[in-house]
Amino acid sequence: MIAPADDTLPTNGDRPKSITLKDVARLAGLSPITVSRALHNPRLVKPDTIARVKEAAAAMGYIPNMLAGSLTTKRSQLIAAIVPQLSNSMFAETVQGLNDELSAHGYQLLLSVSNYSRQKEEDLLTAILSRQPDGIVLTGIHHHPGVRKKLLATGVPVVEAWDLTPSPIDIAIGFSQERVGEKVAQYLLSKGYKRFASICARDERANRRRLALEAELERHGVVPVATHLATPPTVMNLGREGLRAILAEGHAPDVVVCSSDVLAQGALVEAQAQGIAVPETLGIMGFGDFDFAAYTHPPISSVHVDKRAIGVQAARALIAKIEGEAPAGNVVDVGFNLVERGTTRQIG
Amino acid sequence: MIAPADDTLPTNGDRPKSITLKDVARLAGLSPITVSRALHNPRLVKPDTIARVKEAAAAMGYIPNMLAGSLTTKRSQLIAAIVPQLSNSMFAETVQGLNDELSAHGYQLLLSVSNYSRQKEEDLLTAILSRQPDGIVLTGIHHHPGVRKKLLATGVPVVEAWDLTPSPIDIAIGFSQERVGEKVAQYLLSKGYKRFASICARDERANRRRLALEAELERHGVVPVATHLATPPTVMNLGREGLRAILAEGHAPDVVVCSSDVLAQGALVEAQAQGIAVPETLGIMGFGDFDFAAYTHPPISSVHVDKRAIGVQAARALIAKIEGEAPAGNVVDVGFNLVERGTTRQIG
DNA sequence: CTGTTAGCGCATTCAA
DNA sequence: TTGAATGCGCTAACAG
Repeated sequence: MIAPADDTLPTNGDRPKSITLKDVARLAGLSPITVSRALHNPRLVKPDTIARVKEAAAAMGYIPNMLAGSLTTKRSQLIAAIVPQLSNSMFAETVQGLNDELSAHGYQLLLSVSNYSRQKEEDLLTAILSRQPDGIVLTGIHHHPGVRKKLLATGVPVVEAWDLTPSPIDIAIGFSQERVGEKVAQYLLSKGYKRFASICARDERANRRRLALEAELERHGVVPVATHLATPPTVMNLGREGLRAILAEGHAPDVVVCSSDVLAQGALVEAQAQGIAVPETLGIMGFGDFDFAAYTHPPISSVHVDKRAIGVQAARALIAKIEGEAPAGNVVDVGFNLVERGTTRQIG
Repeated sequence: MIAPADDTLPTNGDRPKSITLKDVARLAGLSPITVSRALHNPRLVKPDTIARVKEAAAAMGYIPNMLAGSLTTKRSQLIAAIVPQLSNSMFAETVQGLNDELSAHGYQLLLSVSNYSRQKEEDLLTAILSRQPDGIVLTGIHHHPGVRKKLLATGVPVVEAWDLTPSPIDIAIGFSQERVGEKVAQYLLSKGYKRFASICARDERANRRRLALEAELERHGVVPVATHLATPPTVMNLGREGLRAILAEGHAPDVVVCSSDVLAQGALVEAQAQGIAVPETLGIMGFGDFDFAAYTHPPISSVHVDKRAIGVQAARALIAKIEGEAPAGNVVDVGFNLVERGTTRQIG
């Protein structure tokens, strides 16, 4: 006889009954709370007893149920992070750094990907909060209005990463996108470039860099000739297409600023395919200082950011806050460095 | 007066009291269970009541506590994954695919990084199991003995990704490392290469590909001239160093097989720095078909694997199993393709 | 040092 | 269609 399909999903009732603290306690001839203490607070328990408990726990293959534990302690040892994208992006390294540092301190990482959508970010946040994380890492400082509200209502420690703001939800760790734009503008102007084009991902931070660059150009009386927007995921071919489109529209930039080294490599490939000399006829500027940037021909001038450090510092800041340490400032600037390489002119 | 520092961590008691089902029920003038049903099982509740509940929940900013929910339902909507590495690796794409598919089905991802250590993998697994995940994704098929034991004891659905085996713990989704090694050997032999060197990450799967390659060579009476092992993280520079070391030891390979395109690009850079003609004097073979591989000079011959699909399929297989669908086979071969490009000779 | 009691927030089971 | 009682597995608080 087949059971009618209800609303209810199968409960995996075929899984082995799980072994609980009570079971271990019984085997060890102790009370459950003593077992709990032996496992998590050994100094409160006689060494002798600890040994007995450990033996019993090992014998039964006991695995604590953290859901139950967290329900009473109000601490989940969970940190949630939302990044816009993982593959082909700068964020994988940040996530790795975050995870490494969390892991070293006994925390685990709940990871979500927003796909550059604020709405998705907010939806994810709701789901995340229901798991009672001890801390949250968001990417960027611009969010759906509900995000800030919910976060403040729950009071979870929050790091906004990859950007700076004077008024973070809680803590901000990153660098100023605007200053990157300005510095890049100043650098390229100093090299004599005059006709600026951009290939920019449809990404909030990338766009702010671009706008700051354009503002700085304007201050020097220079008007950008063309902008091409590329929809993430940021694969190299978008850089090729971007440059091709700009040229096809009849623009003749003498430098193209890309929001990622990945796009810059694409632009470089396209320039070479069209027989355009880089950096003589066309300069190319990247961003992110990816591993490969130093090894293309010519190597890509870029902006270096310590992507991993952002993750590590985010973890540290959250853990410090969770564990009640004195806050060490709620805005951390990790800075950036302009890296001059072969895709921009070496002349002064 | 300052409280003495105990064992106990601060309990974040300063956080706002959280709003529970009971609070919402009180406001709506209903019982908690009705509120629960209105939220999760609306067909059991009068539309009118649902509206009242939703209004009350929204008004109070209610966020369900999933820890409590999962404690009774025995379902966590959580899938855990352990990958060897995230940055500079093939796994970021798999994780992205996994996450996208999980997210679309209401699951969340708990991510851990083993750093290529079996011991770490096993430690992570213990921590993971304590969160009662509905499913687990491991990388590879070779684990610490405790891993299989624990997994079988708990009975969680498990996918072993990026490899194949006739005897998976539960489900395997990947491709045969051995067949990759053989195919690469056959291909390079067919191109007339005779003196084989390897630059191989200290990674179990990479090594199995290498060993299979060498076995195949041996079957054709060819003995490899040199092997260089590189400790992850697999950054490009390790490829440069690898080739430099091989040449410095006096070997004169006519082809070097790399366990990743990242290493291959490094080897390519080093070869060019030393004025060695690629592919005429030295062939270079990569693995992974990374985005950049098609755009180096010359472009890197590689082995294409659908990294993202592995993640997507892992998610699907787990969800199907969790939700009680009929299993569609517990070993899925996603295959691979050899991609011939400019770093290997075009002659037959 | 160890145990008892109680409750975390929710959903299952049974009853109305 | 709604509600009451109960327990998931664990630990905080308070004994002893």
